This record gives sequence, structure tokens and C-alpha cells, in this order.
Amino acid sequence: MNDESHLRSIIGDFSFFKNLPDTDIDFLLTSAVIRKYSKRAFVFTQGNPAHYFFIIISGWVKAHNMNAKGDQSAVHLLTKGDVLGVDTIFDRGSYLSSAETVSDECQMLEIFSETLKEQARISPELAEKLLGLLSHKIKEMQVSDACSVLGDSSRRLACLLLRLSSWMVGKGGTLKLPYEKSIAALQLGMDQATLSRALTSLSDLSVTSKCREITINNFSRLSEYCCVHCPIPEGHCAGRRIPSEKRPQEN
Amino acid sequence: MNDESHLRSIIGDFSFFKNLPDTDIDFLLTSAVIRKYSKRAFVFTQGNPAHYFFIIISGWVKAHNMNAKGDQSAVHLLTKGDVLGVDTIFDRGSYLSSAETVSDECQMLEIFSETLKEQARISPELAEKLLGLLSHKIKEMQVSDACSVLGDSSRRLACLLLRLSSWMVGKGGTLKLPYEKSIAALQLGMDQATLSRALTSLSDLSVTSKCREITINNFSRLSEYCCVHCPIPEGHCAGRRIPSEKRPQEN
DNA sequence: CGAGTGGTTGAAGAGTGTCAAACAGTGTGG
DNA sequence: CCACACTGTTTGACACTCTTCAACCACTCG
Repeated sequence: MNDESHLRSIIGDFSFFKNLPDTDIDFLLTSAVIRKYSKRAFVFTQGNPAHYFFIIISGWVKAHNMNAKGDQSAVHLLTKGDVLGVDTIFDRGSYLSSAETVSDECQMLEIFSETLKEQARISPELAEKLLGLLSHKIKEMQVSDACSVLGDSSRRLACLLLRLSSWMVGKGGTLKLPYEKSIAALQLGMDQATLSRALTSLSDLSVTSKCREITINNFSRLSEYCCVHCPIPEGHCAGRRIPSEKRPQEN
Repeated sequence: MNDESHLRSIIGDFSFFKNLPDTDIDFLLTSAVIRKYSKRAFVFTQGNPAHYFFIIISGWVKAHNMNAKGDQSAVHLLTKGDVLGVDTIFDRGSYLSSAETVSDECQMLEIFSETLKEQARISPELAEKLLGLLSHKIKEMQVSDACSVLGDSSRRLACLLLRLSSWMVGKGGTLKLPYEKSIAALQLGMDQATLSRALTSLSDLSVTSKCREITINNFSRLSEYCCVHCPIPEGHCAGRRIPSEKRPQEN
């Protein structure tokens, strides 16, 4: 399979390209490449000029800022279908955060920023797609902000587990944490030791763990434990599992 | 002065309308009104359908989420020139947070969402303006996220003071806090009592206060105290006052 | 004057960060 | 096969910051 048809077969999955006119897709792909990264590779670094934006094809990427002493903040974890760096194109021109892979076999679709910007000027559909994308990103930031004020560390961890398991159906199940616990601790803004203790304390809510395999026996019980304190309104957080009779209606 | 010319005289100041074609402005203003709010009025409430977006003409507005128990989170404070609710138009259709005025004499320019969306589809200039606006909002959220991990409460307060005084020139000066200290505490994610103590502790850095009048005698000294711990790269935070030759080396 | 609001201060306790040691899993090399 | 190093994680002890709750103060307004 040649590069061109390989690209096309992959992008069919991604919501970014859904409902975009073929002319837009064709034009964007003229400058697009797929690049592979190993674990702990930097995709880009804060402060550097932003020539590309990225769509994650596989793997997990940590977007973060780092101060002079190496402390990290504003850690967001992104995966398949998520987008990196669009916000730089229309405001800054340099990356505000760094992006570093935290899993093996990360693949990114990389598109030249100027191409995107150019095409957005002549395609209302692309422009609207990007507006939706940025709006969605703002929403996600608000959701993860909300998690960080949920109260104690156990509740914040519970919130993360619920969001990571939002694709799972049924009453409970086992989840493989897609990245290291120390990374999850960064994401939650707590110390690694605190996360470890928080996970232990969740055994009261029948959450058990063995290495990175975390078993949640009762999603709705966990959800009642933390989502009750969450300020995000109904229907905006996929993690929430409070049984439907307890909330008005969900879509 | 009639409504129409009054509107036009006001919007000249706002970056939102800068470099927009007259046709766009004309069309947007067909549905625009200016509304006044007294202190502690809700502009909109989380979860409600988003029919309007807002440009703040004067006053300060607190955007926040509230959980079932009344605890607030994700508090952002906005003022003249800032925009409320654009992100809802292209992603959700309902407000994710609530907006409440926190100062007297708040005036908002209110534009019907559908009008904006419609016009953005046919005007590349407007679409690009909105893309820039959303990108900028993402940046601001990242900056305020960064503030919240600056370490202890004194440093977080110092960060806020520097950002609020970023328009001031010279070595130091006196700033009138534009909203109540309890609101600032919410914004910084700390208790009101903690903020009060933090402000006292900043007297070591010759920051003094009398009610809402806060005097900072030495911006760059304050900046060295907190910005050194900040992960936001050079040139992205208006609050930073560290002379540029000093930055590279630390610790 | 009393009531109401915004802010300060004090004492006590909970929750976290820090530091350090210990442990488990993996890969390497003899 | 074991010894060893290396990394990721857990656990314990301790210090410290922040929240909580309370009383109190300063100021405004009827």
C-alpha cells in the first residue's frame, strides 16, 4: 500500500475528517505525513515556533508546561483522535506547552499549519470544523479543571478512573491504565505517593488494583462517591455514571 | 444619540470588531443589544440553552461552575473586551458554566448566536477572528491553570496581583482590586482566610494593602518571587515583570 | 443604635508533600 | 541459575500548608 492510500485508509476513522469536503481533505493531505515516536519522545517543545499541528493516530501523549526547575503543570493526556497544536495556529505561532509521548508506538498525523490556515480561509466547512474543535477543547479543559477541585485525592482519582472507563459498558469491569501511575499523578496534580494511597483507600468502594490493571466493581457506586461533588452540568462529562432515575435525563 | 449610532461608537474600542469587514459588523449588529446588569446578577446559568454570546463592555463578570452543594469551581474573571459564551455556539448549544456579575454597572453587548454562526459560514474574516478568539481563550485558561500550581498561596496571590497590574508602568504602584477579596480567593482556589494571610505575608516583598487598595512597591521583585516557578514560557503572560536578561538561570 | 456585609485573626485538625527506605518486575551479563 | 542494576511503585514518619470554624473588627446603611 502506498503512502497516499495508507493515509486515506487511516483517516476514515477520525472525527476530524468527518463531513469535510473531499477538496479540503485532499488539500490538507498534500502536506501531511505520519510519524512514529517511541516512548518519552518530545513531539514539540514549549516556546518553539509552531509549524505543524498533530492528530494522534495511536498512543498517549502528555501535554504539559515545565518551569525552570523542571516542575510540571497543566498536564493533559491525549490519545487517538485528539488533536495537538491547533490553538497555536490562530493565536500565537509558538507552542505554549510541550508534548511528550508516554506510551510505546505513538503515531501522529502531522499537517503543516500554513496549509490548514490557508484552507480554512476558503472553506467554511473546515473553518466550522476547527471552531467546533477548539470549543470542544475548551470544554475538556473545563471538565478537567472541575476534577481538580473535587475535594480530596481519592475523589479526584475516582473521577479520572470513571473518565478513563467511560467506554466500558455494564456494571463494572477491569481497566488497564494506559500510562504509568506517576503520569496519572501528574495529571491529577498530586504526588505519586498520594495517588498510591488514594488508590488503596478506594478499596472501600470495591476498586482493586494489580499493577496497572484496575478493577472497578461498581461504576455507579464510584460515581456517586465523586460526581456528586462535581460542578459540571449533566451530560457534559462522559465519566458520570449516576443511574438515570437519579438525574433528569441523558440525551 | 439613537441606539444604532450609540452601538457603533462603543464597538470601535473592541478588538473583537477590529479588522472585521463592515458587512460582518452590520449583520452582527442587526441582532445586537446592550444590556445593563447590577451587581450579583446572573448573565446566564449553566445547563441552559445558549442563544446569545456576550462581549463585556464594562464591569467584571465571574464565570464559574457550581455543584449540587453550592461549591464553586473553575472560576474565571472577565472584564471589558472579554467574551462570554462563544465556545458554546460551535460545540454544545448549552452553557457549560454560569456567569455572574461581581461589580456594579456591568454592561454587555449581546449578540444572537445563530446570527454569528450564520455569518461565520459566509465570512472567512469572521471565522478567522473567532478561531483566534477561541485560541486565545485556551491560552488564557492555560495561564490561569499555571498560576494554580505555583506553589503556596502567597505565590498564587502574587501571580494574580502581577496579572491585574500588567497595564501599569514603572517600578511599582497602587492597584484597586476590581472585585471583592472573597471573589479573588475563589479565583485562586483558596479560602478567603488563606488569601488574607497570604496578603499579609507579602509585606515581606513590600506589598501593602488598605481595603481594596493594594500597593506593590517593586513589580520585578514580586515577579522574581513567583514567576520563577511559573511554567508558562516567555512572552505569554502579561503579568511577568522579570527583566529579560535575568531569566535563563535559576536555582 | 443594631443589622448586615466584608474582612481579619486565632486555634485545631485534616490532607498532602517530602524524604527515605523497601519492594516488585524486568532485563542484562557472568 | 544467580547477582545486579534499573525502573516503577508502595509504605512509613514527619512537617507543613491549608481548611474549617469561630470570634472579632471595620465600615455602611437604615
